[in-house]
Amino acid sequence: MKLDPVNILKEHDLKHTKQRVRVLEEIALDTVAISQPELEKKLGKEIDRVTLYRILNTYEEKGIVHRIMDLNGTANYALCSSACSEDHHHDEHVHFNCTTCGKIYCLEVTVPKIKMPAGFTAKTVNTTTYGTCEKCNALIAASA
Amino acid sequence: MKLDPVNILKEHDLKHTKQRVRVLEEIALDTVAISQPELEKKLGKEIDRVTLYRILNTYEEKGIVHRIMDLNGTANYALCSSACSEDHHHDEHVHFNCTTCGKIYCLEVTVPKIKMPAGFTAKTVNTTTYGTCEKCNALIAASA
DNA sequence: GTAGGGAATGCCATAAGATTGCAAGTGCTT
DNA sequence: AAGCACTTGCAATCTTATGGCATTCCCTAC
Repeated sequence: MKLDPVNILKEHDLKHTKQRVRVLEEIALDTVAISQPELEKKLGKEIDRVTLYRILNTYEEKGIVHRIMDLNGTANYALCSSACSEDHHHDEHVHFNCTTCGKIYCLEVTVPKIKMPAGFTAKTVNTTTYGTCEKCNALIAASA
Repeated sequence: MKLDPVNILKEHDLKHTKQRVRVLEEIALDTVAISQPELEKKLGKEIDRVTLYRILNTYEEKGIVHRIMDLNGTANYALCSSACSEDHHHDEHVHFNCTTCGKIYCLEVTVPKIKMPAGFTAKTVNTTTYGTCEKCNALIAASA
């Protein structure tokens, strides 16, 4: 289970194409999730818009990437941890959406159990919290 | 502080128009959040598409409604509790997005403190959890 | 009660974002 | 090396969102 794009593709029975590798590379560049528009801007000259959509959908279905929606309804993508697979995304996941810079971080913290009302099952507890990230906090502190 | 649409509008210095009242009525019909497409379908013949966008934006800015994004990036709206105001949305809020029927519930449970990594401030802890709601659970149980 | 001013609405056009069908190209297997 | 299936890129289409402007409507002052 490596972070090497070629291995990841093989493990999920996906054909090895240069477009797919490029997309994986871009997403893997940072632990911070990257937004669809950003990906499009970076890869738009190498990869067709539609292909990018399709690749991202495939990756999500296969459990290779997480798709996280930000406050504007824009899709953001981040690599899944190795615990994710096709039929079972990593259950305990906290995303942090900075409301200042817009970046989405995947936090490696345990999610406290939220008490559900009777009848509700939190099958996939996938929580997103909003606030200010460390970089933006530093900037705010500096300018104060 | 009433749930009467006319009062709500007055309290937020908004003109009383029939379109605004209708939108508030629709949203207030259910504790479950209603999606933009649903609203449009229900009100499309009375209210212009563009007007609906503008009204919803206004309501969100004024702190009258919450906007919650579902997994598809679609906006869903629900009435804010009385604790919300223009400059300070209710901080502790848990939304529950049913992955089966798509409905979004506003849960009246307290949000457990999530331990943030150093430097991160969870200014507005606005958590959304995904799973199966009581109705869908009942249906699943019945068909099993 | 009514006249006037400012805001809200509706319609138009336009932009941005997402999806589908199909022909051509590419990777994988034998 | 050849064939097949999958993938890609392009064009067309559709949905969703935004901006400008004339008309209408609400609220206030008189």
